[in-house]
Amino acid sequence: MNSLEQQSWQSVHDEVLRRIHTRVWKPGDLIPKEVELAEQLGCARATVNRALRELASEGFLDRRRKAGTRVAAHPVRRAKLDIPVVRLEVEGRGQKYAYGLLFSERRTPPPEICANLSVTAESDMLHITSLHLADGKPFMFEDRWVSIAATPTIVEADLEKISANEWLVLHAPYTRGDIYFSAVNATETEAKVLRTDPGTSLFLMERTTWENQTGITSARLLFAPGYRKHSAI
Amino acid sequence: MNSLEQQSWQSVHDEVLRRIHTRVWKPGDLIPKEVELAEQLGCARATVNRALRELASEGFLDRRRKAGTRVAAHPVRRAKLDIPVVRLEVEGRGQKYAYGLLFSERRTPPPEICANLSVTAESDMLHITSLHLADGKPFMFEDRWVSIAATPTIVEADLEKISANEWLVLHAPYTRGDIYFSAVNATETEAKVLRTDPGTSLFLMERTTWENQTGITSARLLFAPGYRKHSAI
DNA sequence: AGAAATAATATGTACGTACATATTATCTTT
DNA sequence: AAAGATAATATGTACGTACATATTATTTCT
Repeated sequence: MNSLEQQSWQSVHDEVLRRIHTRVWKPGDLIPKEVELAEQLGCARATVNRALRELASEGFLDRRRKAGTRVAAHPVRRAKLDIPVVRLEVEGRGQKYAYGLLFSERRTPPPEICANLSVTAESDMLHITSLHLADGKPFMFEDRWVSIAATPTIVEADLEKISANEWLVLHAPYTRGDIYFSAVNATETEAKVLRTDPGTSLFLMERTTWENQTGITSARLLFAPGYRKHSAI
Repeated sequence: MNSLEQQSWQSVHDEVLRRIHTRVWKPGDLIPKEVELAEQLGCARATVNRALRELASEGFLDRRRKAGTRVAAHPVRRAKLDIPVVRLEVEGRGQKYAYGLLFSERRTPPPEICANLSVTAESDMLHITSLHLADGKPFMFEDRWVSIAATPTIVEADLEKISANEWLVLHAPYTRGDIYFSAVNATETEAKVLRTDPGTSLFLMERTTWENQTGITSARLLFAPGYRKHSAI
């Protein structure tokens, strides 16, 4: 891996990763500076920079100006988690997607939603519950609150036809959001909707999205038994 | 946001994102090519390239050579999920971490582990179960299989002192891994270990890691009731 | 000795140029 | 008209240079 042919940033990336894996450079170690590495590998500093930047964002390296670049002491690996629209997730499994609106109501939010989205108890909001199906079987139960102030046009959306989930993705892009994953025992009602037994362990995803400081929507997504969320690292 | 002062790739990033959010460019739209954008915003193509590359990796844009750059039609948002060592996760919550090895045995793997790691049924493996505690209370129950062929030195590790979780992070870096999140009802034994009741809904994380084509370890991480995994988007 | 000012240094990024590569569009040929 | 060869084009990336910025090391001043 010495000089000669031109190096790509990918090859530099791989070579550095190899040295970390083979423990040539151990956790905590200071690695050579960009200029030295560039010389060593026979490429420009920009190329090394790109490779090291990538490795840092993947969690393998810690970089600081003047202090240099070190192998991460406690590699906090950053897994990538794709959050697609429910319909695409179902279709991606090769199953037939269907959706049904359970109910939709315009009203003021309960305390926990106010806290989630930092809105007042008198806010004008839309409360929607719906069921997403895969091959005719319940797949996910959605319980969602949408701020009408933040997305006024949602009152005109035909939520019988398009799910709030999908409508929001298309019409209310957000700048940031939080997701919480947890496990809960199915309540009487939840079990009925998802056609399972009360007490069954269910995978819960709670999502809140914001446009800058404005809370847009807060959703409670409850998956049918057996659901597994995959992530690669 | 027109010409004049020098633009940073961040400012280009933000401006493009603004145009997507304000729907100047709608999902599916073709946006101007790099050279045009660079001219429009008063910066070099490399700067625009960096910004658009970033936006594409965040899932906002789809880019293809010759075809150009489009606003993602179905924004598959990529959430970032930090996977720290358990100890750091507990300490990060301001709680006191403790760890106890339950048992450790060298033996051949059961079928499901063979399938997970693609190893033979005669493989030399280490089976470890342990309990991680936060403020003295059960936090996570770990059931792990480690391939001794892949990481021979683990037999010398003192797994009473350091958890397999942490030892592996320090001594057996992996190139890729899979994570599955799900929810399960606690079995009799699991409930006893985590000091809860059988049937309680528990958050389960199943992790398998690889070094190239070699399976290293497969772990079943079962969290105490109430656990929530956070992710930002 | 301790504080403040100053220098040194590794990474961060912007620019212009050049060429590579994937993909689409166009032109030939049969 | 279908198939195959060829040109056109937008993104991808490598390079060298220049300067910005954060942080550490050193020196100066009190």
